Amino acid sequence: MEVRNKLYKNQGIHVITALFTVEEGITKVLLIKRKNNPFKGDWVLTGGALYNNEDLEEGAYREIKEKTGIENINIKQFKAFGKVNRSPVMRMVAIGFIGVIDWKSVKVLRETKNTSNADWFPIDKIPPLGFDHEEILHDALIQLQKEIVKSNILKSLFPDGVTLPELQKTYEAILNKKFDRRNFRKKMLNLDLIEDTNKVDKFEGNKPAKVYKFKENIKGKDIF
Amino acid sequence: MEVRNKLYKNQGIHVITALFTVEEGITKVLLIKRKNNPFKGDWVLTGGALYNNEDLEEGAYREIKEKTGIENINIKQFKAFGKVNRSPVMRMVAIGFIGVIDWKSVKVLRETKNTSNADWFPIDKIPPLGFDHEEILHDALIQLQKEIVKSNILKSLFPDGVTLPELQKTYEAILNKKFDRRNFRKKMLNLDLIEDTNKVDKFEGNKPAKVYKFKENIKGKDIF
DNA sequence: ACAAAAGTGTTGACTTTACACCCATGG
DNA sequence: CCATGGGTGTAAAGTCAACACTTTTGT
Repeated sequence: MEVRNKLYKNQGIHVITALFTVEEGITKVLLIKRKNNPFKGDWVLTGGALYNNEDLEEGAYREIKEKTGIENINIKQFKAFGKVNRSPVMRMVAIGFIGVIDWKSVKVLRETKNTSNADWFPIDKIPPLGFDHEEILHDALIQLQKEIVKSNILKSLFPDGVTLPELQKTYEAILNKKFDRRNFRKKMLNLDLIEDTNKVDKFEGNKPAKVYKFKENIKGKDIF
Repeated sequence: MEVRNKLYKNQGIHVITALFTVEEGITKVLLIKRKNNPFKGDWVLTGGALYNNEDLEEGAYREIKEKTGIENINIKQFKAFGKVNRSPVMRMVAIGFIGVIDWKSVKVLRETKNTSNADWFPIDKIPPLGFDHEEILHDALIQLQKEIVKSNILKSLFPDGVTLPELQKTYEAILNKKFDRRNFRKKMLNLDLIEDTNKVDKFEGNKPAKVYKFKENIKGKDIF
């Protein structure tokens, strides 16, 4: 259908993903530099316009792949952003996603026709962002903090499994808190997010540590 | 801007609210009957097209007021729905909200130019719905169940405060579970959602019960 | 005085927190 | 053999689930 009514003609949808990683105990987010107007030269989160022939998640995946070359990650929709003037060009509503990825597995951050650069930024050193992406990133980080205690969203950070000391350092980075080693272990195993493998690996010390992996299906715990 | 590219021209945004109430221990949702195509004659959730001059929440409020006459409620955005063919007319993405309202305070369910009827339906007796509103309602109910244990979303159900037996019956209706009276009381007061008033009121028995009210600002409890 | 619902407290099971010592390995 | 981080147990405090009797009021 061709829209005539000025009240709601010329609307569009953005799919925007805050892609996080944790590197050496530092939480980082992937930003790309815009090559075109609006916000030419500004850093923004990964994303762009949704196509008519794709579902929301598909669009987000496509944008991630187009702008960064990254494939095969899990993302989770968390909120829509729709302030009237969030885009200077036309009325756009953004559907926000979060995703987590192992920075070691990202080989290529592509130069594409829409982006001139892409890089990981520590979340406490974020440059000014275009559109309303500072707001989206802020909410995305809060959502990430909620997700990691009730889902396997961190699974993709550790494709080969993870040791508990390594996992603890990751949680401490994302939640910005320190934990007791013994209690963290008990809590993690109790949350039912991870399970033992028979492997061991070395993290920071010389003593090999047991390797765990995130479960496929998580059943959250209820308050009532 | 006028959109030319066929990949993303003619898109639009719906704002859809699942408006709940609890009446006599039965959880109900407000449905309206469509007067026009598409889905003429079908029941749907409250909502419609977002205008260019309003934020998402404003649009949801306007639709609620236009279609039902209801004003002054709290709503909360919970999820976006964007399957390619969710609207047969053109590409529409729906932003879903939930809201709760005291059925006693709804005097008029209006006949408007777009709706021929509106009524509360028990959630286990929902007729076939137009668009993807069955999916939206399903997710909305799950969200409502999560919200009531961590926010004051039920506040608007009880504008004059609520007794604990009444509140318990409400929780049991929404969560579809029974609770022990003493433990429910302890849990509720511990969740820090409600506070004592000095009033008493009668609910089902002859003995007056203490009246509580929902707090304005809720600080949720953390798992870590 | 009786019926009907409101209010209240305790115990045992479990969970959470705080805390300190030994272990395995590489150099 | 020593330095580094990995692994483990316990006791005290707090939380949660199960359970029964007394109180208030209307009729």
